[in-house]
Amino acid sequence: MKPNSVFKKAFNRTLQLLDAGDADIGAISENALRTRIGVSRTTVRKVLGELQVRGIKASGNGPTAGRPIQESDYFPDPETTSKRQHVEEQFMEWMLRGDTQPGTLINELQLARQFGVATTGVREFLIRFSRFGLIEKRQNSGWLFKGFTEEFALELFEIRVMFELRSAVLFAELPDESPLWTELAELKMAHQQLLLEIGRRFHDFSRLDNRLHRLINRAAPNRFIDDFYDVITLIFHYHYQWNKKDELQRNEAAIGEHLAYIDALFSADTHEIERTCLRHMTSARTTLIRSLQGAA
Amino acid sequence: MKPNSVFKKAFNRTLQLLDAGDADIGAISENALRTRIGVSRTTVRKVLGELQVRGIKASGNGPTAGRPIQESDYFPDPETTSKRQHVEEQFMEWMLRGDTQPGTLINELQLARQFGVATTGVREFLIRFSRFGLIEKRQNSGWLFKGFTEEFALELFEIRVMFELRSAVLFAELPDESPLWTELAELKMAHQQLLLEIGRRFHDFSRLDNRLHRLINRAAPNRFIDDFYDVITLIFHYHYQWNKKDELQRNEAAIGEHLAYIDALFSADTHEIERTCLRHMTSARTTLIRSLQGAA
DNA sequence: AAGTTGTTTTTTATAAGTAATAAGCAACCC
DNA sequence: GGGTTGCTTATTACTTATAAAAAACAACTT
Repeated sequence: MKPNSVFKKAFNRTLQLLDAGDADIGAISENALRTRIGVSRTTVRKVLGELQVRGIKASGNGPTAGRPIQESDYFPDPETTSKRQHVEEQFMEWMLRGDTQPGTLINELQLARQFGVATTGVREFLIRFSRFGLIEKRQNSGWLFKGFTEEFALELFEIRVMFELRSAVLFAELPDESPLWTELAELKMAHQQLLLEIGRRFHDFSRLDNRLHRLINRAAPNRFIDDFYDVITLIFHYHYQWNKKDELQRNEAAIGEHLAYIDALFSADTHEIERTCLRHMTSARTTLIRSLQGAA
Repeated sequence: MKPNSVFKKAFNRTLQLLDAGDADIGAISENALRTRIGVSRTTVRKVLGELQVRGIKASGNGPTAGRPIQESDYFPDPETTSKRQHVEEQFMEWMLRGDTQPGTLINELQLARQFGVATTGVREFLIRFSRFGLIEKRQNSGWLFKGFTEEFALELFEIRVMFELRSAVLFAELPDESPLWTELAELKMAHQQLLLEIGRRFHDFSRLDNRLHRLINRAAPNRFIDDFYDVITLIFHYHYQWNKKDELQRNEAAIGEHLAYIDALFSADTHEIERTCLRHMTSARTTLIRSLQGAA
């Protein structure tokens, strides 16, 4: 049986739009709302039906009848995530926070019970996750957890450096009129802004980090590099979510490195690009490895 | 329900061993046979039980009773492959031979019916296959086939060249006493041998190709590079299995390139390594692209 | 005591089934 | 005739179920 998390999420999203007084949600067509929320019309209709059942006023202005939205109308967050996402979160927690040792055998059935899902869900997750290089399938048996180790970090960064240098050099070769330069300029300003407010907004850095590296990769898209960046994103997302030590200082330093790197890109000086890029990569690697050791 | 393909394959394998007069299969312990065939003891016992039921003579020499093996004792090949492998083969055929167009939406249900398996099997395969960069998941909907196109080949080879150059240079830096040098020497001889018999054995080349590139990667193992090589292996395996045009000439030329590349590795001359490596990569890329165009 | 086989328990590979969601069709509207 | 909504059909995201295979246990044998 399929859960109705898509509907619940769409419903919450619609309430948000109404709450924000955003246009006449209740008056626009089903199709318009559909593109707005990003679900099928079937689901939109279900949302609209539910609004009506609950007697919620669906139009910002105009004489539409109905009561205003209450906080309790929103579905609780956990009900709006798919099983798939749920498994991902649980697994990452199990792996990174529980002190799961390298060499541990992963048991699908056991994890399924632990996470409260059917085995298929765990299986599919593990297959998807296997490309991150942390687990390995044993024929007709479970999976082997290879460990979130220093070795892993070193192999990861070896590739990351290759890819990043390649993309950075290609970025610098972009013609002056490429819109990516404008985006880079905007990103630079965002960095400077964040540096000013670093005291209270330091955890916003990881979003900037992601944006910068993905922007650079867009100079010459390659699906394998994109995929690899997904690995990095996921690893960092979960790892740093639970590893907050020295976050402010780390991020402040990293912003500085980014700014130097960005300036080097603008200068189009290959040598300088390599230098600043490597400096940033090296410090990112050191940070990750240190935090791995700290956890062990 | 789980199919018993593991048992059938193990049974066939045991018959082979018996047929080859290979030791006293019937006399050795269950555990010894187990490691020999690479299945659990449970399966070994099932095999032994079946031998007995059929009254097959399980011991090469000695007074053990029973009849000799007949050709008909072997299970037919298709029954010895797992569903998973079956789906892979069918899908690759569907994708590469049927003229599946870029942009086609993949329908799990339809493929499952077509391949004669449950949807789960197709789903799991597609998840596994998605890391090859040829398909992409659409949220709550099917998969998009991006096409086995020239663009794909170019992106694939861009990465392949990066990885290969990196590994080749590291290989050359191996200490003289590394056993990998011996393996390389053996591989060189195998190439020379094949060149002599190229007329009748030209399709043996792909195995040598695989061995060479995997050997070079072993100089400095990196799990992400290994994984990437799996992509290449699979793609080439299926693609060239059905694309035999000019195979002899292609392979003969490639052997020559390999030999030059191997000699360059022995010389440890970085510049020469890069030259020969690039020459081989470039011609491999050209071959792939030409054959893609030929198929379209 | 380490190796062997018989037996029981656990886990995997697969199929079948179902509510939720998406996609398609038809009638309507202006 | 493009955009709307009501209705139907197809497909996905799951759950439950089960034989095969692996793993664990226990008794026996040198």
